[in-house]
Amino acid sequence: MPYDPSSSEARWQKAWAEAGSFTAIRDERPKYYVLEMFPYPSGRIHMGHVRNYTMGDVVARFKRAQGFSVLHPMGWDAFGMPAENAAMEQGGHPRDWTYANIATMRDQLKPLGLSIDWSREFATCDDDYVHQQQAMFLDMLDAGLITRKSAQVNWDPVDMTVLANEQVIDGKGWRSGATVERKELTQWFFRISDYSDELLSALDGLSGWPEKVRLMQANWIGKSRGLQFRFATVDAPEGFEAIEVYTTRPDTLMGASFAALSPDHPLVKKLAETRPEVAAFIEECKRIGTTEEAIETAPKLGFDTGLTVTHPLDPNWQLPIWVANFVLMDYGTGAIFGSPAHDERDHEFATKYGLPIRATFGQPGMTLEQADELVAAAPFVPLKSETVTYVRGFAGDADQTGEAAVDAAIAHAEAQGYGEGVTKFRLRDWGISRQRYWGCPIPVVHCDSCGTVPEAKENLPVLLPQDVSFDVPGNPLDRHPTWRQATCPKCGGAARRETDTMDTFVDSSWYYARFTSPGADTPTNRADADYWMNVDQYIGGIEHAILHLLYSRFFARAMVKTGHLPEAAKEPFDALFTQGMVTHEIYMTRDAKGRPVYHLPEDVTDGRLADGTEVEIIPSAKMSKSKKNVVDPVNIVDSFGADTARWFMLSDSPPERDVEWTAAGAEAAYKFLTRVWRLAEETGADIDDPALIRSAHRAIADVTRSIEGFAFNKAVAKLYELANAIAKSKADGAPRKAALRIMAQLMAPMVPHMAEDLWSMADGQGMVVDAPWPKADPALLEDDTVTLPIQINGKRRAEISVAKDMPKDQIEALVMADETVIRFLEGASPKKLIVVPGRIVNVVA
RNA sequence: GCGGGCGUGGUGGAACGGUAGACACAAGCGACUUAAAAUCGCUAGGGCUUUGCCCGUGCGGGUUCGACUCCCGCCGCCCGCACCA
Repeated sequence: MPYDPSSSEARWQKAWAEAGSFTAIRDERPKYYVLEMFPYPSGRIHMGHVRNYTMGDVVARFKRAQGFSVLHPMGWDAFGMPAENAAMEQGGHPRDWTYANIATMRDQLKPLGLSIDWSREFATCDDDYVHQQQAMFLDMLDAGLITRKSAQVNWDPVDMTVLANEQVIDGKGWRSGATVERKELTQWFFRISDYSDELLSALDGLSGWPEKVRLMQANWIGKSRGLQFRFATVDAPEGFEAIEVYTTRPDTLMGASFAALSPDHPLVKKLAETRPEVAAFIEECKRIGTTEEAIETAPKLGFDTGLTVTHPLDPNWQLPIWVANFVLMDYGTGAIFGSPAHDERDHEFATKYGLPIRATFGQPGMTLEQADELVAAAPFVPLKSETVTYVRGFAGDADQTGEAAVDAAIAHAEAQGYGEGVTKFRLRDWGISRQRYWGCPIPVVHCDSCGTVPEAKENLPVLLPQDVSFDVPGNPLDRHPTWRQATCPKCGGAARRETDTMDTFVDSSWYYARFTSPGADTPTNRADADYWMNVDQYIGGIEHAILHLLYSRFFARAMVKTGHLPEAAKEPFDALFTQGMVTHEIYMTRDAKGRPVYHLPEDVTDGRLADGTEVEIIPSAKMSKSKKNVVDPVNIVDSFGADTARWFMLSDSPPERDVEWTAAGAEAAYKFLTRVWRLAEETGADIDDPALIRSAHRAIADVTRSIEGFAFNKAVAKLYELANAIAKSKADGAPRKAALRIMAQLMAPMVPHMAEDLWSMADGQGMVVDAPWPKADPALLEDDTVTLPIQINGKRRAEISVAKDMPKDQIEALVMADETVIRFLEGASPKKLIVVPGRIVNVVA
């Protein structure tokens, strides 16, 4: 009977489903919650999904075999713009498009044989999920976690919606191509910045997270300690008698040469009202654009207002107030003092506009003159931990580190009363209002007499109207004839519904908690949440290192505060694994005009198209539809079976690195599974082989350790070794089947269908999915004799075979008698003889 | 600019400070076959004066009996953040 995955995989999937093998239940076993980041229902599954979910499945099945009660759910991150875009382009309704995609993708996912508890499946656009998310929104609003305020947003005037920063490309909307405008809008915000310090310091406790992700989050939160103080202004308009300034280098205060304001600073706006040249300068700054590239290459522009401020340490010292395009309104206070001697940017500015450059400190031992000379052509910016000599110091010692000087300066300011030490964060509040239809409605109404009023819980869910069209740009909720009409829950009068919907990151910030009790009529059922949380192992792409994971960490805290999660779940993901991408070569030809034309891998054989045209091969890159370097998992499963796709995904490349999909690699995976199948078929009369059972037990130890360490590629290599050992062994009959059963158990997390077949062919009892994980017998892990390499002066020259527990002095005697050693020593005695038992011998001649 | 990661055969990659290149892909040779495919077996870092020796983990130093691994200094590539005061 040949290996035929097409029939056997479906059969085993049915058997597992009928046995309810993967239904998560609360029982006396220890629990284990493994979760992969849930997919967006774009239409089809791709190889990235296969890799992600295969890895999660290995962990889930492994833990299940080890005796854990495993929760391994699946759902759909179903709200979002692509559904609306599809409705605009092809007609139809986002809801229909989304649910049709979910059905397709579910059908594509199920044949992979994942050990998922499908009874817990939900989509974030389900009425029920919307309902509970809105209930939670009201709780969080009540708990002071949500606020409504005015903010600058990226506004696409064609699509008539707010764009996220990532959706603004070269100053234009990513979809419409229209120039994005800065617009002030009243928006709903989660007060994540209240948790800046907490979210930062708690990173230290996340020992199961990659260091890289923790660092990225720390950078994003961006904590800095500095001094906030006031410049008294001279002749400024009323209400601007002082300007608040923030600096992380207050120790350079005596090197100040100017004050600079952001073009968005209120004082600048005030001046623009009466002075056209100020307004013109603001316009000029805006033209440069908002992209990182533009900002990076933009020249430093300044405008001298003619106003001055008084230096806080010297009432007779006046500094000019400039407007500078590099000062950002949304960091610090939107105002700085320029310290050109010790700041790259300020130095460039001062040089351009002829402002003074005065050193505050110089290299150790320098005089004031030497230090001024040092900074004349280029700024002197040493690490804050380095000791320098202060030549214009005003607090602390003359020779001190920058850190000590900053502390001393803050202390000085606080003692003298002109400023105070302040900790600032880069992290902004999380704006969640989207002028979009296909999202979770924000459950509030606007009442003329009561203002903004939360919807009453008993009126939830606030569901989206179904009778909408997308033939004109903008949010269909705004122009719906009746949907906006609501009753004020407070006064009972007429009110208008909020038409903004929530950012879809809100949906994905708590789905992991909902999986613990997906049918509950509250956001979570506390008994279930208490039992299943936290997620023991979370697996997903590095692209979510900041936003999704940071929002989830905040949301878990908000859910703790509102009673929806236990205190212990405030860090919801105990361990995080970020897997690499699936890549493929790109095949390209050019059309008559020299434009690139891409070709699908299945249309290319040996570097040529079917008509013989040679293609240009571009090195492997992330699979993308536009470059056509995609392989459809459905085709692979159809031709080779799910186990082949799974096995290949786990082979060769370490999980955290990118893996290149190659046709040859997929075929090799298939060949290996076929070979294992044949190994199980060829059995005869009982012949024992003690070496084989040793190999099998070594494989148990190695594979177990590899899976625990997320080194699936090593686990695969060890299974190749075991297969080779079985093939070479003369063992047959029962002894051979014993080894095959171990093989089946070790392979089961990775290629579960093949493992079931192997298990039953080798006379395993029941299904291998129910067999407990094998334990390696320590007695079988070590051979009685070991081969000891002999190094002479650190180079391997010979080896001896000795009993595993041979005493050192006997080994030494054997080594000294070895003919290679004798030849190298040429009669002399060794300077040193190092014996590392069981490892190596080194003779130093 | 700041922060982090990575450099090992033709390729993907192994290697508690202890035999560098496990395992696999691609390649070559052989067996089986009329032939091919499939399968099985063998070879395989480079070099040489081949019982054996020399050189080899991006480059240059260092620590050590012993370094892919640890330390210092370079070079290259990748990722994240960035006029952040």
